[in-house]
Amino acid sequence: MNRVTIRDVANRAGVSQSTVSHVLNKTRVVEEATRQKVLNAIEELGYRPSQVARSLISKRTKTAGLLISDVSNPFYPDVILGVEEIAFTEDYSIFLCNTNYDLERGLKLVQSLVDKSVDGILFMSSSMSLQMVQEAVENQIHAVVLDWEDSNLQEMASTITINFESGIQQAVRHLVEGGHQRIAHVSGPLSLWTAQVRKQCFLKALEQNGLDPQQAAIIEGDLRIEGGRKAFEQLWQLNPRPTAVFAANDLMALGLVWAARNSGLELPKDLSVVGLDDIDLASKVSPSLSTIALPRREIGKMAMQMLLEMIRNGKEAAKSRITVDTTFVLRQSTQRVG
Amino acid sequence: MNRVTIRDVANRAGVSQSTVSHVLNKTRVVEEATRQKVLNAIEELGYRPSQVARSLISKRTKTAGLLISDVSNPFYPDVILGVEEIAFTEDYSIFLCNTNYDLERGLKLVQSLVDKSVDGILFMSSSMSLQMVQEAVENQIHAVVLDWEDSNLQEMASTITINFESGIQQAVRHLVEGGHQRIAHVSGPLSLWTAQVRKQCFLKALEQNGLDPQQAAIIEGDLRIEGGRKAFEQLWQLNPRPTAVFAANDLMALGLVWAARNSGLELPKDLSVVGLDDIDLASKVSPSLSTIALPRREIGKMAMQMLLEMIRNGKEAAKSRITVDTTFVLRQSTQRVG
DNA sequence: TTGAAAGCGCTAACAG
DNA sequence: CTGTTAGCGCTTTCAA
Repeated sequence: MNRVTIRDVANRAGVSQSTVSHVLNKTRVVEEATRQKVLNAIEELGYRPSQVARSLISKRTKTAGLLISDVSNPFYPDVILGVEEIAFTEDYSIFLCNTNYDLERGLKLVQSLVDKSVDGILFMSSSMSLQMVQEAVENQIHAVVLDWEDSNLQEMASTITINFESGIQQAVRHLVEGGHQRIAHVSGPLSLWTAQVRKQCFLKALEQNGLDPQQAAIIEGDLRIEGGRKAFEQLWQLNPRPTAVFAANDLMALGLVWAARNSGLELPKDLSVVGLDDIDLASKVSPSLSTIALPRREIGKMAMQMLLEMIRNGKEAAKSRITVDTTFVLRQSTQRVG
Repeated sequence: MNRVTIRDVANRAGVSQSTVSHVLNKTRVVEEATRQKVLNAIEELGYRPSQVARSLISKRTKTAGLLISDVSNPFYPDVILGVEEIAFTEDYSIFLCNTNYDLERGLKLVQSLVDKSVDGILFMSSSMSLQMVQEAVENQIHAVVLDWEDSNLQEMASTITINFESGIQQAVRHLVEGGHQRIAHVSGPLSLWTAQVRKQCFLKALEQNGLDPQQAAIIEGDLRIEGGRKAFEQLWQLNPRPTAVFAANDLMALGLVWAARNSGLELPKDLSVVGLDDIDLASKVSPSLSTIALPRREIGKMAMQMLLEMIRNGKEAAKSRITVDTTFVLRQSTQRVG
């Protein structure tokens, strides 16, 4: 009733453990007859090699950690699927960890992953600290970081940078060409690096399109539907009112849309709204949401590929840098002003 | 530059490995002075015990697998958060596995988890097979199964059963009392156990409320938004048309709502819609969705608690059974007929 | 109060 | 072509 070990197999087949091991790993030539005996013994006993024992020797666990902010943010599921798609092909398993936007919790999760000797960690939480990455790297664990930058990061991890500028630029141009002069922004929590970046890109885009960034209303939201709702309340009290809003993510954009409609507005006639992420829902709701798309599933796939690459290359692995572009997707939530 | 081992600590502190081990695990009394020497050495070397080596001896990995259908189904995120909430307190890490509703893939994932010696597996994919659970249990891995039944399951796993009857009953009564006589059902794929159960509960509820189950239109959907859309097209061609629809999950209900609105209907005036799951979105969209709620996060927490309990009790652990109730939540997508 | 040594299940020299 | 043996990093008897 106890675990079947390689020893049991060896005994049963009447060979040595090393022979069994070599049959298993095809790591040296074994006479066909012997091989068959071993294979039979394995079959009969239902033997399964212990990955734990293997890991102790090989220093590889075939596991990776995926650190995200919060699974219930619809940005993540597609990323996760992308990661898993690649992981599955290499028999890697993924530890999912939600930081809940909490730096301290994030660090604890990383430490736990380190203790479990994951082969690598994908840092995709928007609450990031250098310490987390250090914790991993110091313990010889490879790291891939999404959408975060730090001058010290370069030598430690591979990175995927999202080029928000392209998509935001397109969105703002679209609005301005549609006659919008007062475009507000609902940002994410400005303590987050990514929220800062999106905001800066937005301001820059305004400027490039002939509007005064100083005049733009900026409201800080929480990246959730509720934040969009609240932002609408505030926006609607402004004087003059904005005719268009760019929300830092789709959830807030949707919150805004629904709050606006509850207040009796007709969208997009009375207000144009642009989101960011292009979550599934964006194309499904009505009016469908104009948004800035980024290839979430691809990001997941690339991240896992980069990680596997680093794992394959071992300690000396070169750190790679990838930038992904964003693009504006025109749907029904925006229209010409007036 | 290599991993710091317990040996290094022992040498540095001038004691034996076993002393270090005992200090670490408080597993026997150590003189305070010695203890300090050890603690200092650990500190100085930055020693972290290898969980892998520990696991090899203890037969525990402090990891569990969570098998779900598809993270992008909004039913799951809250469940995951519940699972993680409990897991985190005990330093357990969770392998997230998406079956993509594919039995074969599901089995492979389970095998991979078995090979990695997880301490337990939470089966929460709606595509289930007895074989998956067997695979785990035969390898001494504890199992908790959500919303699935099989006569052979009883002795193998703990189970959480969802009592759909209560909520569906309430929903149907609400509709019937509102004057609805023709209530259609958009089911999940009828190959899924849970889809069958929901459908049966619905038919039973019709009967108990004086309607003829034979007359009810049943349309098979895919549990996704798109399925709801398509179902609407079909429903609208029926003659006579239904005045209300009960969709097997919220995603399809939303798809239905949006498709109906695109076709120029006013909801809930022209059609009442009830969903199931009470996903976050249900209360946020407009009109907000009447639905049948189930405590997703609680389910996640309970499942993980049951698993930990089984792990603590070892091989002989009793299998527990829990049933959770569902309740109808009245919102804006339903109203009296006419 | 502490240390020596065996062994968890496996891989990988080293010998034959 | 195959077996013996020494570990991987830790826990845990058994002795002292």
